[in-house]
Amino acid sequence: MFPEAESVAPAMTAVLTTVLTEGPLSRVALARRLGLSQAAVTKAARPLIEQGYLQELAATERSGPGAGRPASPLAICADREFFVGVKITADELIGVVCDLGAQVRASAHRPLPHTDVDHVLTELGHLVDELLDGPGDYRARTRRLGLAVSGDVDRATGLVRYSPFLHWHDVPLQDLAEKNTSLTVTVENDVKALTTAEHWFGEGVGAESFALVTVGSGIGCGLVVNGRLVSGAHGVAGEIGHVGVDVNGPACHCGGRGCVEAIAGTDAIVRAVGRPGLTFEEAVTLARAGDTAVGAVFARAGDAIGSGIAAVANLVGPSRIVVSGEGLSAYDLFEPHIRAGFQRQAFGAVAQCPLSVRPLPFEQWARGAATVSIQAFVAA
Amino acid sequence: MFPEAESVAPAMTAVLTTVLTEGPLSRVALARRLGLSQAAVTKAARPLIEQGYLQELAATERSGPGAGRPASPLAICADREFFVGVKITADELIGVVCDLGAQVRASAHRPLPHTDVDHVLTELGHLVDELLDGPGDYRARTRRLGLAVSGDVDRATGLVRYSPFLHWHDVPLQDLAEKNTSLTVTVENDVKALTTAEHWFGEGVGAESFALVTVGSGIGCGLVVNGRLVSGAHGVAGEIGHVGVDVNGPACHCGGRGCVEAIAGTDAIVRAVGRPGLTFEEAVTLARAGDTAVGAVFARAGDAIGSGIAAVANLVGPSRIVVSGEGLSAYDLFEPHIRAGFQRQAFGAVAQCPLSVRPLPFEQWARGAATVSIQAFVAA
DNA sequence: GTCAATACTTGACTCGGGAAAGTAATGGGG
DNA sequence: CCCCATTACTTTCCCGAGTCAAGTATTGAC
Repeated sequence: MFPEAESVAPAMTAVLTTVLTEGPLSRVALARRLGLSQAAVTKAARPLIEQGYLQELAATERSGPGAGRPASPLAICADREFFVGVKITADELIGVVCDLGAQVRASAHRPLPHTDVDHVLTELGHLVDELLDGPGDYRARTRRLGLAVSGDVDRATGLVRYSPFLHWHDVPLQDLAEKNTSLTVTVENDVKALTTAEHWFGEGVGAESFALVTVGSGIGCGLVVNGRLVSGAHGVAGEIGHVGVDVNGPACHCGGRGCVEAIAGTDAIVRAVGRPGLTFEEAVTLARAGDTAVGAVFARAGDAIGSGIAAVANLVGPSRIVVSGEGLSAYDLFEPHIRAGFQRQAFGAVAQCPLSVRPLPFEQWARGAATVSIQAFVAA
Repeated sequence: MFPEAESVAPAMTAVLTTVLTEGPLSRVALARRLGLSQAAVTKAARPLIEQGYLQELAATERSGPGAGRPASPLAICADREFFVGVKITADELIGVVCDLGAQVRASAHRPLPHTDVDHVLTELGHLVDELLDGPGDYRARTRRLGLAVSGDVDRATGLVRYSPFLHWHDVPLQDLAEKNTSLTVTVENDVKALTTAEHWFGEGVGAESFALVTVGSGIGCGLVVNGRLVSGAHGVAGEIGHVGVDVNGPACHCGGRGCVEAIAGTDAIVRAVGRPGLTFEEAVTLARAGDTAVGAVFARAGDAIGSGIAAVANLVGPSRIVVSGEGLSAYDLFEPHIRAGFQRQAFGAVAQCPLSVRPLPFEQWARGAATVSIQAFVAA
């Protein structure tokens, strides 16, 4: 959290994290929330205020019976520090500058003609410079960069073990990017980064367990269980796209059969429509225009996604689920069938789990990357 | 851990837990394993030795280059304290006495003509008396009882929210049993209890994430993720039995379609065989005798289970999976198809996840209950 | 103005754990 | 055989996070 300090009192991290994610809170409320004494919160908050991370808000409305000294809630000074987040896709870099409260303050992107590591690093450098030296003068108050990459990523070491889309194997992205940008870099899998963002700053706030499902050419899932992100022992987790929901379904490129992705991925949908040369967007248009055959393909796809989500819900029992992602441009076509498939396969009380179906703009992926660097900052 | 103490130094719990689950370890090894200083381990171990929970073993083989003082490993005094575990099924109580090391020292059972709460408590009292006052003289060194019940159980309060098999709603089982037995009681869901036992004392030892699948009339799953048991926000988790693996499969009593349980539960198998009056055991005999039609039913069932397990593995990426349970009396018929279904649907590196298929005797469920009370004891 | 109620601060204390130096027990080299 | 390096454990002293209890601050109700 502070450039010099080795490690920081747990209470300070806890206070900062809670104010960050759960908004302005009085010291008393924080103490109750964190199971600490009021004294401990006072002591933890003081240095945070002195260093400009927290501020004391004017007393607002009263809480209880109406008597007593009003609380002075602690709020984040969002301007105290800025964070860059960049999502690296196969053909583009998407970058944002976020403040400490994870609000997007600036964004930019650069095309990526190819995914050579060196080339990506060069372009990344340009993108970061563009973001930090553009209007807003963020450079002076920015020390961290978060990168989101699809594939198998070790966040602890910043190593990209394997990224099929980028054709990368064992790229020490954190080290390389730190040399290239002179920022402290954190690297995370893209879906996990997005999940983190929703967990800290979105619909997952306060949820002990939480799932985020992304629908697109691939179908992915980020999971938070017992308050912690699920990483998977083999570097693999959240592969909802390869949960089999139909033993007699189409073969999947992964070797499985009837995988959600083999039924509901954009490519799979195009294939299932079976009209040569037709693009996904054209299929969407046809379905919206009332083409029943194409509509049935979308119905089956939505149902498969719903089934897959129910599998997640039955297994880990999250308290909230958010469905999102690129492919949800067509989300009006999917949503009712996602919900129907989910309701049918959700067991018992799981069916009551709130399910938000909501497209997230692409920029959100970059915000996820920034969020991961905010986490790294707070925990440091 | 100690009758008087309110809470105990974290290091003491950590040391005791680690020795309990990972066997005799020297103080140095414990310090490394737990990230503590050697001094801290020495201090934590002393009272544990004084109170008879740990003992110092004679130095055995050397580790490193061959010089230096030999280590004196710390081991559990398994006889220091005993624990009763009882699994409550719809027609029987199965009880065991375990030592501190979770070894079964005595066992007994009582039929349960009906599942009235009062009746169950009376029988439970008799069973506990039989176990503690029988040979072995465990009574004096036994203070805790663990109960395992199927259904929705709140371990923290010992409330059985809903148990379909027992027809119980909101039974404060912990309170009732404590009055009845004058032991400190812990209540847990049966599958979670069994999972806990495997996690602390079985194949799941040392695994950060771990799954246990039980196959029988129902099909259940216990999950450990990031070292912690998954409980589910709605009191539901691990419902692998209701993961849908075949959209065109048979309807399930839960309202879903093609649920694993609707294909591979014992009732479902009997139904799929479709010969009036035939029992599950008879179906097993037929299949073993080479009846291809019946064999195909078992093959389909095993495949469905394997698919369901792959769903678990793809989603949470456990480092080990154990398949077990009552129905696995027929496990020779299931196993190859479980493995085949798993391998087909497991994504990427997940397919390398070690999968043990292994019948656990019924007594193990009671041992699971005892394990939960050992955990409660250690954490106290 | 007093009183109760609530929020926050202060200072003394407790206690868990770390650092470093000391003791114990071994094998190997002179 | 005696040192010495090596490893295991113990002791002492200290620090610092967090609690407790008492005190201050700020409000509304009477």
